[in-house]
Amino acid sequence: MTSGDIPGLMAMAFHAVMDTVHERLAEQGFADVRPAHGFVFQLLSHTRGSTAVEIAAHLGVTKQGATQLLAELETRGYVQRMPHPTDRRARLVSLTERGWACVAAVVAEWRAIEEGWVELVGREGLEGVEAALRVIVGAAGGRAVLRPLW
Amino acid sequence: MTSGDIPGLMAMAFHAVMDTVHERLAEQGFADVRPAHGFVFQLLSHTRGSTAVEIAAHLGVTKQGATQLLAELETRGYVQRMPHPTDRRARLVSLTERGWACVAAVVAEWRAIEEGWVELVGREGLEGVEAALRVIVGAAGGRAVLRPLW
DNA sequence: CGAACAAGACAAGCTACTTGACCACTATGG
DNA sequence: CCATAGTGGTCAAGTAGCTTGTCTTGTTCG
Repeated sequence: MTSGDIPGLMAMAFHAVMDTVHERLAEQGFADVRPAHGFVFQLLSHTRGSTAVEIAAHLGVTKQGATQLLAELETRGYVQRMPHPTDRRARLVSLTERGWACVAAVVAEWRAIEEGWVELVGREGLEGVEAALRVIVGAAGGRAVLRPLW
Repeated sequence: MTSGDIPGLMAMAFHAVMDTVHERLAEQGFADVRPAHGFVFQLLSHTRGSTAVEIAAHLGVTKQGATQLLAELETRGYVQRMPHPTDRRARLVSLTERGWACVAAVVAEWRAIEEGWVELVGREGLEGVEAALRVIVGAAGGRAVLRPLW
């Protein structure tokens, strides 16, 4: 019989990570990013250009909700909206230089935190954790999405 | 160098867990519980009685926010508020039978999900994950709190 | 082509919080 | 004791981040 504690532990660990990341981002001038923005960044950093509807689908919100969020990110200088090359209704959203800098800061911080974990549980131990998580996430399929919960 | 993927993987795995839990709770007649309620339950199931101010502190919201949440949980039959034994200003909040049943359902589901993970990564592998997480959470101290992010 | 459909904007509404003001009770220090 | 500061809770109003609803413009498909 297992303890049943692992989901709670994962949530606590993740919470601690995002707490630290948020603090470090604020120090680097990215104080105005909210949890929901993270998933937009994550998507845009992989696709290099998405429409509002696509972003809405990945965020799990309505297209209006996504549009509002994008408008906010645009005025804050994290994303830019350009006319879509082939569809004149659509606007292609992409990260600005500032947006990319923020993404880089998050990635760097996550890496730094992981390095700290190596000190705690050893490189082998952490590699075991990562491998296990990949299997678990893979098996969960579409349920395991990276949604705004930071 | 580590991948930097582990925090994201933890978030995805946890998201998948809570997605499933929420679905199973709804099937068992607990469709009206929201993420924020979870932490109230978690606290009350360990203290067997807390004040609204204590609950607010653990949730990370204002006392008014906590009070509103508790009023909602009371009308839905998950908690009861009784006069505090020693402080006539205060009210002692505790879980009702229905509240305990909901907590039990979540715990059972987390256990079941973990058992499923044993199939995926082996009992040893999962024990390694749990041990590592306990060390990581322990080292994070006060940052690693179980807050409403489901 | 025309009819159904899709992307986005504009407006209004809702929900889970917040801030602010207040009362009842408790604790503390002359 | 008793005045004063502090704490637990409530009531009321405001706000942020979504929602649903409606519309216009542009696209796709038979």
